[in-house]
Amino acid sequence: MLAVQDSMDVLNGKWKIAIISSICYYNKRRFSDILNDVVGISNKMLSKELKELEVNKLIIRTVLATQPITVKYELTEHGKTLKTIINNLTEWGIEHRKHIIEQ
Amino acid sequence: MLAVQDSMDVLNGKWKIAIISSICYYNKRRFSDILNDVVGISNKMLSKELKELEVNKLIIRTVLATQPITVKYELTEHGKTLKTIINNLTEWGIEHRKHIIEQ
DNA sequence: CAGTATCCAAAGGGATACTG
DNA sequence: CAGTATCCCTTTGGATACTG
Repeated sequence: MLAVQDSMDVLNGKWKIAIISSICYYNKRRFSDILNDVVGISNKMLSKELKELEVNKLIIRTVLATQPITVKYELTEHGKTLKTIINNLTEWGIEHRKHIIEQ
Repeated sequence: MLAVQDSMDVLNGKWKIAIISSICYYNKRRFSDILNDVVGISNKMLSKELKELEVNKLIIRTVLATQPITVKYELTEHGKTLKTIINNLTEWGIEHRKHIIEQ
């Protein structure tokens, strides 16, 4: 019961899954790349969400010594285990949409 | 991608899963019962969340001709398919907690 | 580039009281 | 009992500007 809420807390909000999907799809991704991938998100929100994902050890943040500096985000091994969850939720979402449309 | 968000929208918020779990556990459940089961929820919130779940065809609302009237909530067949999702999320939540605690 | 800081409007949601 | 209505504080998050 608590555990479900833990999961939901981690994935909660409007952007988390889109961000994870972006990083996941490209393997590694920079801040401004994700900002472009996730349509509608502001830099403030992206910054906040990335921090939360990092605290939850789903992603790793690495500062690269470029000029100007760039930052690379990757999924951790633990973060990658979310793939299954996301697939489950995707399948259920598709079924759900059918049920709603069929009224 | 959209489908994941559909699922998340349906399960989103602080209370949905707790409410579903309450109804699921008892099979059928009245408004005031759920109000007691879900610690901390207000009647306003419960009312709102139940409406959303009903619109999404996860639960069925039935008014009983008692005096005073009571209302029974049950999971639809479609609502019951959430069990798998919830179990997945639970398992992942447990694993996740381990990862966080181990730091 | 990768953020942080500030301002501010809108939404969320608790507490309480009320209704059929 | 099963909600609705109202008040009102808190949180959210967009827009914009700024910094190392």
